[in-house]
Amino acid sequence: MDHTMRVIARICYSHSDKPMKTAVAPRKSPRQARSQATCEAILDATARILVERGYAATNTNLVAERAGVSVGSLYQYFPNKDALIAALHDRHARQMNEVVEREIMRCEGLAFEAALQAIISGLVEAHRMEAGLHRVLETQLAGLDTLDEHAAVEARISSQLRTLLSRYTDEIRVPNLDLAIYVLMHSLHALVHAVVYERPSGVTLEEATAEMVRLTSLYLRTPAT
Amino acid sequence: MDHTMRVIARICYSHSDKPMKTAVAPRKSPRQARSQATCEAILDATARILVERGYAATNTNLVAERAGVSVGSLYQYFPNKDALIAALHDRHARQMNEVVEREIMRCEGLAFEAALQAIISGLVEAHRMEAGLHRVLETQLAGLDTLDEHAAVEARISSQLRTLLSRYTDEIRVPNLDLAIYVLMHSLHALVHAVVYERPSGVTLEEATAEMVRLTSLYLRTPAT
Amino acid sequence: MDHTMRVIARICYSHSDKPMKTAVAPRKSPRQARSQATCEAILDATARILVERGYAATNTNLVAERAGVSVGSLYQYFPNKDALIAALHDRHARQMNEVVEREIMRCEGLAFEAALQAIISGLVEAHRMEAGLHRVLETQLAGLDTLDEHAAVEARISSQLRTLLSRYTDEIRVPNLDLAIYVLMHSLHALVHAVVYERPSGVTLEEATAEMVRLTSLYLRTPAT
Amino acid sequence: MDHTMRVIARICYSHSDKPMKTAVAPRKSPRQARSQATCEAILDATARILVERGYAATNTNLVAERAGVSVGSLYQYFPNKDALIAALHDRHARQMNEVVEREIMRCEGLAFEAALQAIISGLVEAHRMEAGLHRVLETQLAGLDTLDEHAAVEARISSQLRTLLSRYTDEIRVPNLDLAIYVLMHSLHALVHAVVYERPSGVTLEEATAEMVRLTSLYLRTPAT
DNA sequence: AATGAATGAGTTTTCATTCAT
DNA sequence: TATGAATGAAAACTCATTCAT
Repeated sequence: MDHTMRVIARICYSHSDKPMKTAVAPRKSPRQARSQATCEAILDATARILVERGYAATNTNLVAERAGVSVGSLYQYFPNKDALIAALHDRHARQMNEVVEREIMRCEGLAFEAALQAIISGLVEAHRMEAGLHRVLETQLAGLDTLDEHAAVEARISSQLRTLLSRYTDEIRVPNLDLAIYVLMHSLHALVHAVVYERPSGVTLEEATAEMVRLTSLYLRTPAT
Repeated sequence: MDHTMRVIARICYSHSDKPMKTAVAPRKSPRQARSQATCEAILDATARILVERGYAATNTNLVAERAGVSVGSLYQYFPNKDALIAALHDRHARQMNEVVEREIMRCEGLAFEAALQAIISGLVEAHRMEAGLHRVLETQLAGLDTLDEHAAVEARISSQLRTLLSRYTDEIRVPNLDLAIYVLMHSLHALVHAVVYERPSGVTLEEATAEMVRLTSLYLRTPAT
Repeated sequence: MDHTMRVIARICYSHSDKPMKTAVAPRKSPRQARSQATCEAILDATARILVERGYAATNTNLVAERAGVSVGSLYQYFPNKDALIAALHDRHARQMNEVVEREIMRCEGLAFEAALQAIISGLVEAHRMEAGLHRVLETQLAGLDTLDEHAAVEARISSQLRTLLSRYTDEIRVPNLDLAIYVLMHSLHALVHAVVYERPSGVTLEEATAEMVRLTSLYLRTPAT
Repeated sequence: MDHTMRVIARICYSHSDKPMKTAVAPRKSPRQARSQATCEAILDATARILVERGYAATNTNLVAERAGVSVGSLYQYFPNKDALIAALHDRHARQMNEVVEREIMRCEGLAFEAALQAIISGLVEAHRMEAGLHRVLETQLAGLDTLDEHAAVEARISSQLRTLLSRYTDEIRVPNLDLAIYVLMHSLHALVHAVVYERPSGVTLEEATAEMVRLTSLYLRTPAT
């Protein structure tokens, strides 16, 4: 997989396993209702605490307490603290993926500018869902061991985006498409974050989105001199 | 201070106190030479360990040992662990600031494109200086309590950049300069990081820098339609 | 019961209850076939894990899983972990007892030396049966609460051995028979273990057994000077 | 090293490092008085608890408390629980070694029987020093990782004993000396333990020792028929 | 009876910080 | 001032045991 492409995934900071598992399954067991709920409760509590207090101050005892279960139970579902965080990563990534994919689907047939508008709005929406959590996951957990997991999802997203852009080859005039995608992924990722997490008071969400579209459109359409 | 502006500082991820104090002064005593050296040695050790082992594995006892002083001494210079990290933040920010400011100085009289090239190269160079440290500081220590300190330096940098751009008002055609600066700061910050810390194999530093210049130039020069 | 005699039992390191109960009975219910099998399965699993991983790493959940039953079931058969271990002790002791007793039976009518040879070979065989388990039970579980249980079985074995030796009073010249039995029990116990569990490379099982017979015979036959 | 020989060491169940280190040194530090005392206090507490409650119930918090230090201190001297136990092993082995070696020294020039008497008494004395501790160390801690450490000391002791016996080649008539040493080591080890730790009421220490001498002497002096 | 999810006290270990020397 | 041994609160993780289904 091309590194240039891989980086596209960063836009959603998605982590998850190859065929998009439906959930981080507890050790074994077939059709538990209680279990699934407990598992979710633990992840919810983890997310809440992570947002409130940051990674360093997030400890498994507290998570269990907030989730309304015992530490023992927590460790029945997640073999250790890192696995807990990783599972949260996964769940969050899956949720964002769904939003983004749905948005890309809906772009079918739109004009270039409109498609850009749609996808960028989609990204903004996806980030607004669980803004705080996304922030913490990204800033404080960069170096866990996510690098491997990343690769797989990145492949999905990057190919989707490349597909999206390939619908509009007539309008795109960049000298080097791979390089352009690499540049855009990083720019947009940062901008979406900025817009969602620390938009200055004088700027509306719409203005900011429009400006991102302008930047992207300009960059892709203008031929090199 | 305008939030839009403030954000410019993010480019260098600079942290430091209002009037750029020369150093985080040890508790009292004014004129010791030993102290200054000890203080630096401690910060150096902190930086080294932070890079080698990450924040979680960085502890004060280890820092003291590596710095060749006793823990007791460490606590004579820095009241607690957070202050130690903050001081390292400061020192690093100051160093980057110097590089950036020097670069901006040297742009005087250059043509627009050349000036952009110079400043972007300067940013890249600044980030290459202590890449590993910068990375750790940014990814693992985002949410300490830096937010306040940020503000001050940000003011300096953002005003400098605004000054820089104001030399070229003839060439700049953006509808909203504040918004444009906001957008550029975030884009460039992300791109500089990407280029320095995870450039894909097929892309040279020069290509990437040139592409950033192209993006910036395009964005600033093209009037809205 | 004489302590001197009691100690004879150590030869087989046997533990079990007074009148040789047939099994540690599950809490209630008399005539289930399933139960008996389950009970055995649990003991088998316990033995296997004990040998593979040692006492410290042997836990009831794992035992249940390996036995193919639920923890709940395990606790239906054994009120707690110690009871489980004790039951295994018992079963193992009973099995070794059977081997030893059978061997003693078969000695009837043999000449002294031949009888010694037979009984010592019998002990070696008994220890070879479940060598690993025997080892763990002896080394890692010495001080549970076995001391009491010991007494009873010891009585049986020691009296049997005394009976055996009493067939050959003509040949035995020891000044103090009780003391001699005490000495032999400990010597032979240690030697059988050594021979079975850590025989040096240059020594065959036959040689070692012959040497034990020589030692025993010498010791019992030579009158004090 | 010959396995037959190696086994001689079992008599004292000695563990320790190659050149008989003077003490399990704390992490570094040169001339601490407080430290050495603390270290000893911790080992003493460990020994006491080990004897009172067995290995399973010995935990580091309790050890620290009984030693009158904090858990932190304990971990400053011993990196983990196993190291603590190992250090106790070492200290104990060293102490026993000293007793045994001293005794062997004193045998110089004695007649065979008298020498046997002396060395066996020495072993008994060595075991009486810290009987309870020796018992626990041997029975409950067989499988830690002592096997390696054993080898070294074993070499010392076994060679000493072989030297001792070699003084009396005229009197020794065994067909295979290595085998005989192997047999004697195990027998005596077990007997010394028995005599020290569970001597039956009717037997005095002197009687038992005399009987061990008789056994040994008989065994070594009688030629094979 | 059987099940296995849930419990939580208990264990090991870490590390920021203090303070006697 | 410098030192570094000592501290102990806090965190990660285990496992014997219970109990609702």
